[in-house]
This record gives sequence, structure tokens and C-alpha cells, in this order.
Amino acid sequence: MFALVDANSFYCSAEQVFRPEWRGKAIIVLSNNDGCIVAANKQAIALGIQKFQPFFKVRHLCEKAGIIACSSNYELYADLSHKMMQVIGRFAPEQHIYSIDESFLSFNDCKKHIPDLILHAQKIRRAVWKETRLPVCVGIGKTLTLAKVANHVAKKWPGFNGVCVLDDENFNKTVFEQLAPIDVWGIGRKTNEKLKQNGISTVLQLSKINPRFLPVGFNIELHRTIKELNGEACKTWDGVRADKVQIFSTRSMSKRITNSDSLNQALAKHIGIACVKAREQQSLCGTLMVFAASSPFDKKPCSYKMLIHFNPPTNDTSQLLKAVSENIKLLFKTGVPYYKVGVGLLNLSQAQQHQFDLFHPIQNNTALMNVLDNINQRYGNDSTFFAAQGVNEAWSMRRELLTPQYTTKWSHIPHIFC
DNA sequence: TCTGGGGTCCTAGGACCC
DNA sequence: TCTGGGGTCCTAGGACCC
Repeated sequence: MFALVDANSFYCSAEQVFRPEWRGKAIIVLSNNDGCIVAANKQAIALGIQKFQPFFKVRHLCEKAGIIACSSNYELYADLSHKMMQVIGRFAPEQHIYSIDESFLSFNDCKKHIPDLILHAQKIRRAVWKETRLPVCVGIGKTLTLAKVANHVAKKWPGFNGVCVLDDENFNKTVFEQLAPIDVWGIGRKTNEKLKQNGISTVLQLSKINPRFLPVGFNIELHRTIKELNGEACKTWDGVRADKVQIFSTRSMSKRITNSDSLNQALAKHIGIACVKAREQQSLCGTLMVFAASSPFDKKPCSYKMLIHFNPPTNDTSQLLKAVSENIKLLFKTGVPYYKVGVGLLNLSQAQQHQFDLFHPIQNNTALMNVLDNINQRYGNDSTFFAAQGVNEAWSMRRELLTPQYTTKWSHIPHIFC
């Protein structure tokens, strides 16, 4: 059996941890540059807030209805997430952290020690609340997809007290009858519409399709999802946890970039971020994609990109930085107000399985990269960085409604007056 | 006055080769 | 002159997730 433990509107709940007076109030959290709403708790949703709409369009409503709006406080969320995951991890022999607020647990061969999974799940909820003040829900099922569905029910349906187990055929049927395919992990708006056109509007109907006779136009993923709904594990632990095949780092700008030096600096920052991710999973980059674009909402939107190939492949930040600065002229056009820039590491290969080339020796400075990564891990991101990314990030993101970094910055630690 | 997220994977179709 | 198969690689865009 698998469990999915998921925090309730995590970013909003994280904002409430150090502001108990905000508990029970409507809260939203905004994306980079305070652009879109990326999290809304149930009180905010009840007041008409929709996720992923631009903030400026509902700012007026928020002010009128007293909805608390916060900029993304990633430092706080990352730290609270780490603490939460540590607590959750104590409750199973295996844990896989799926996203900042979700983690899967595996209870295989645990029946002797955990006879009652509902009771166990309640213990998880209580421990997480007690130790982190974050509310979580737990869904349990035979497959990862069933655990996800169960979590959805635990969160949205009343009467479950935050825990739902899907392990009984009749009960599964009752739940499936009341859910739409879009409520299932891996099925989005488009697939849901297509299924509807084929007369499938409930999860029960979906689960009864013979995957071999799936109508044309549906992919292998849906095939797997149907099997998973019937208790046949297709999405393996390793598959969900597999190394990334592409790594991206992109951002939109608070202030448009209009000169080539700033563009180079912004790209250098993204190269640094992406390379750290590549080194974490011990991948080498064979192709670097660099892009810079104006806003798609501009009158004349434009976008430029270039591909740089590396032979031998590399994850050495300095090599990628050099390649970008040598080619920046190909990307920069005078007069274009660049709004979104970024890099993608493509064609990744495993460093351990690298095929060496007699005529192209590897020039990675692995020792230097290790030192950089270790320092930044210990003392925080950007404690050391390449000069290419500059020190004056005029283009960096806007966070006008930022709350303090209560747990990661000495000067922001809450004061208690006795 | 202006403002619209970020990341990953999959797939259809084009280009090219023999 | 026109038509024909099968394979690989690449890429833009679609779809999905949080």
C-alpha cells in the first residue's frame, strides 16, 4: 500500500504558521513578480478567487473582501517543507518526496507493525500539526494513482477527517461514481474533454474501459492510469523518482532587459541554477538551450533562442557560462524589451556512464564545482557565485508583499516579549 | 502607468537518409 | 515523369503538474 501525504494549500498554510492570527482567514500567495495567484486557501476560493489568474485583475476584489495577499516566500516554504518531510518520513520505511508539499510513503510488508492504516494516517496528521503547525491530508491506496485519488477525497469531501483509504472494491466504486476523470492524477482539461466526447464522464466509467480498446487519440499514459485505478501498479516508485531528462531555469522580469550585459547576467544566473540541479542528479549536459523573449502579451511579441552543443557533455558551470557569453550577440537584439529569459539543459546523460573520447578530453573542474556546491549548501544559495551573474540584479523579481523569512534569516527571527 | 508563473515530459510531423 | 517504404533524428507545441 502507498500513502500520499499532502499539505492543505501549502503556501497559504506556511504563511499562517508564524501568523496565528491569520488562521481561518482568506489568504492567497502570488507567483514571481507578484504576477499570478499560485495558491489560495479554501476561504479565498469561497470568496471567488481562482488559481493562476493574474493578480492585478483581482487586486481590487482582494482589498474589498479582506483577502490577505502574500508574495512567494520561497525561503520559508522550502524550510518548512523540509521540516514537514522529516516528520512524515518517520512513519514509513520508504519515502519519496514528490513536490514541495507532497510525499509518497510505501507500506509494503508493514501489516504486522501497522495493522490499522487509518489510525496510522491520523497519527501522521497529528504529528505534522504538532511539530510544524501545517495541516496535511493522507490518501492511501494500492497504487500511486489510487493514493492520489484517496488524497483528493480526504481533502475535499467532508466526513473523512483528513484521511481516506481506497482498498475496498465497493467503496472504490462509490467514490469513482462521484468523481470526474479530471480529478485523477495525469488527466488534465483536454483529456477530460476528449473523454467526455466519448461518453466517459465519471472515474467509474473510465476505470471500466479495457485499455486495449482505448479510443484513438489517447496516449499510453491514460492506458497506465486506467490500470492503476484498477489496482495494477504501473507507475513505479523508481519511475516517479527517475532522473530528469531536461532541466530548465527560467524567470520573467520585474523590469524589462534592454541591454546585452544585463541579458548575459540574467542568463548566467539561470545557468548556475540549472547546473546545480544537473550535478545533484549527476547528469552531464549535451545541449544547452538559451532563450530570451518579450512578453506574449506585447503588441509585437518576439522570441529568440539558440542551441549550443557540448562534446564532451559537461555540468561545469564555467564552461556553459563561457559558451553563452561568446554567443550572446546572436540572442540580443537592440530595441527588444526582454521579459522572459532562461536556459534548458537538454540531451542529459549520466556522468557515471560517460563514454570517454580520446580526442576530446573532459575539461570539467569537478573539484571546484564540489567546493561551490558544498559552500552554497551549507551557507545558503548564492553564498558563492560566478561574477558573470553580476551583483546588481536590477532585473530580479518583484516581491512587494513579502513576509519575513522567520526560519532562515537571523534578522527575521520572531521576537517574543515576556 | 503597468501588470499575465515555472517546470517537465510526450508526441506529431518535418527533414533527411538509404 | 511519376510513384513508392522504412527508419532516425530533431523540434515546436501540447499537455500536464504544482
